[in-house]
Amino acid sequence: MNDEKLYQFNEIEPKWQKFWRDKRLFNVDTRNYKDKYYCLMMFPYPSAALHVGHGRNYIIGDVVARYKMMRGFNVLSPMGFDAFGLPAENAAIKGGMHPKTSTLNNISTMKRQLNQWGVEYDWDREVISCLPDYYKWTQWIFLKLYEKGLAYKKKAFVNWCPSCKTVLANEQVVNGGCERCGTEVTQKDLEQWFFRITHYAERLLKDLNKLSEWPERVKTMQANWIGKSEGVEIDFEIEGMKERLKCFTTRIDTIYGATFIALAPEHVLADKLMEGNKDKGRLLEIIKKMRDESRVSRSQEDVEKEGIFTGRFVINPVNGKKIPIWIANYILMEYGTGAIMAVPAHDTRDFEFAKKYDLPIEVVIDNPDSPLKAGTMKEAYVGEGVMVNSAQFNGMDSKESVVKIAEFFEEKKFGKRCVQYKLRDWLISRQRYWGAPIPIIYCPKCGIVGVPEKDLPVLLPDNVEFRPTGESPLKYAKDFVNTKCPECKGAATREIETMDTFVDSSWYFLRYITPKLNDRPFDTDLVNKWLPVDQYIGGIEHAILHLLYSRFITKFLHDIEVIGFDEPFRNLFTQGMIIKDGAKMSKSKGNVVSPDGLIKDYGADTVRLYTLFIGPPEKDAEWSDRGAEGAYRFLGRVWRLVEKGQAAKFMGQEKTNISKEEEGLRRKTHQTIKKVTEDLDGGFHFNTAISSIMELVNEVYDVIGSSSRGHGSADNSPVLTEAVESIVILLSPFVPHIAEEMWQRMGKQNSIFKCPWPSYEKSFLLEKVIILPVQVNGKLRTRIEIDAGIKEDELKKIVLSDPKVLAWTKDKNIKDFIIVPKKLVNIVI
RNA sequence: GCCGAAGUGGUGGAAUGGCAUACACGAUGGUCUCAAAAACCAUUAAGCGCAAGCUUGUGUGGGUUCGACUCCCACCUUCGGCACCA
Repeated sequence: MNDEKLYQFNEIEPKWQKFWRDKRLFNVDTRNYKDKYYCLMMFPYPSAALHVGHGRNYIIGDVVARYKMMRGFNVLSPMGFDAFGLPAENAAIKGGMHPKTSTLNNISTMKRQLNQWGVEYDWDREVISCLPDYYKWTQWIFLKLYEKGLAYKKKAFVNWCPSCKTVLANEQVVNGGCERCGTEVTQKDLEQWFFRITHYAERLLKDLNKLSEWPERVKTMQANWIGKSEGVEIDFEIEGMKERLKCFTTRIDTIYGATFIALAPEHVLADKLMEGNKDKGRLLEIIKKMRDESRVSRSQEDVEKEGIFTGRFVINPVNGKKIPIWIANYILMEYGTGAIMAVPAHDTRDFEFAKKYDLPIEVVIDNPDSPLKAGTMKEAYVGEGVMVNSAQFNGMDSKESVVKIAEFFEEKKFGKRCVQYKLRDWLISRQRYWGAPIPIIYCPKCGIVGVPEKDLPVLLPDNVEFRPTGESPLKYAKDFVNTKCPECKGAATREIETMDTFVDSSWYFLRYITPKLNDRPFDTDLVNKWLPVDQYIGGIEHAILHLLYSRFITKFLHDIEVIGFDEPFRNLFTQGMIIKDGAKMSKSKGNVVSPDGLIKDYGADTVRLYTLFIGPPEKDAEWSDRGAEGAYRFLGRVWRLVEKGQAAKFMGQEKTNISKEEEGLRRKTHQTIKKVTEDLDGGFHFNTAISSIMELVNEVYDVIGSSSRGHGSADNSPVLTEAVESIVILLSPFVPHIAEEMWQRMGKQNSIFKCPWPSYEKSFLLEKVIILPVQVNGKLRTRIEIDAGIKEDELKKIVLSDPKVLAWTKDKNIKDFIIVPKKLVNIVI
């Protein structure tokens, strides 16, 4: 990098950053909600330093906010910090600072970085989730859920990360490992707090349809995660026992082919079924082994199917046949009823199991394309077909029989239709220090008591030793633990566990509207005016976690009537990652690109422009420092255009007639305004918007270049003025500092962001003479210059008399002559 | 295995039925300079040709169409999500 700069970005950028802040350009009075536009970026965890990959999120958001501002919206763009969490605590354990200190330090570093990017927010609304004025209301939400029976405590096998020494929600287990550190997750039998998100499963699924402006893949991922299945719960009679056995199936059409029943090893009836069995002792031993093994390895693939016969049978209600009951390791207790009817002929897993243990296979749905024979089947036939061996349903289409047999079951009271979801309740307690305390008190007399609202917040004590013991460190903070029961005033103890940080982040977008309120979490009326969020921007990694939790909490707050909407984010944009050397940027890989050096060498506007130009923002993109230099060169080119032209020189006089060249430039200017506007309104097509501005800049240079060679006089031309002004305005959301500087140098008074976005004139877009491609049999052969308004028969005459066309068409029979108006012609011979 | 996204020059990408490779990066040659940097100009998909030009070309194979990167069918590869969910 040479010392000579293409322009003085190091002076320009801080100057305008200060100017925008002094003018309070991004500060909003939320009481004024006319033409409101709520633009929100996912608030970050305060880590030590940001890299250019993080920058993409904030830069995109800043472009949207500035653009909407210029379109006349009252834009709210706030920022905050998701400040509770493990990394700060882990650092403290290693002997560093208190998590609170390091977190607040990191926040100020991040704010400095955001500032130097020229990314502006309404900082008066800053929300920091680890501060008591915020987590007081996180606790309040917990208590509301508790009041409604939607927060509850239960003993259960839960996911445990041995490295983080805490439990994890199902959503936080990725490929059997901890979402944060990757350590293989084990199971622990613990009493834990859950939020009853399953209560909202149907609405969370159904309302995805309302989210027309969300990326399809995010909605698909959520729908798969919720995992709805409709089927029938069959109520089986167990031979010789008064207990009944319930099995859930989505394939009731295969009921006549059920040849065994399989139970999860954890099933409540598993032990009881063995009673009276000679082999009881040995069998119970095997079941116990299955339970232990399956819990550890169930997340791993290709576990060999194992099972044992219990000696008992159920009666198939449709035909009275006895069906043996097995216990099998491939049945999950958590899903359905923990028991299935197994149909080996039509289910891959049951087929595998039946083959291993030599259980009968009975075909009840025939493949219309190639008839099935139970004895020779190599794999289960899972498709649709014609019903066979199914009594009165024979000959029926299997799809139709799903409905018919379900109706038959309900009529005969053999079972009932029901719906199952894969979604499980959200485990929210954590055995770690740096989180919001769960506002619960245990009283020996009154039991579990919620902390009264007037006693909130339950403050997280500062002086705590962070021993990673697997139990919350708060256990050793005696002053914290020992308290009085709010009901009987007797001695009592506090809940020592803290909340999952995803609880903190599931409602922060509501707090920004009235961030300073201390008697309520937010002002209902104003929140109802400003939300749902008009544009939410963040990473795809939150497709399920944060976005599902936020939707759940929003629906809950809607149901208790403290907000009037039940979906938080109207538009969602998920940006792609920035990759370096083929991998995600990370310290351990040593491929982190820091913005600091780049900003020092080229300025923030260059980093912004390149980040936006690198490719479609929803896709991953490979970072190249060379590419960033190209963006810098472009800004230099624009700068010289304004400076060399002495800016004011472009403020030309009205001219009555303009040259052909100027007319072309004017057309290009208006086409560019159209293109950029459509690219920003129709999606986030920053890369193509920028390239079209580059084209306009190139054209201006062409026009200036040719006029200086004496071919015309574009200097002092209003057309040129318009072109240059348009370039500056169209660029301003992307590169705000240089645009603001050029704007002022062009003699403008107000901030460029107070200036209305330009509009284009339709009549200027049209060309009088066009160059029309001519194809022969679909192959391009020549181009002909014609008048735009030419009539079809005249065009045909011109085309067919063209010598190049004649070379291809002579001696040939012309079958067809296709004219696509103003686009092309195709001659078929 | 299931669901989803994608596959275009040396590279990032553009074009969603009508001129494939816009815009940029890189490369090569040139102008300016004592020199360098910057800037500017030219060339840059492949093959054939002195040239005009011709042929081929958007993962593979088919199809629809006057015309296909774009639509349909089958397949291959890569990435992401889910995964013994009954």
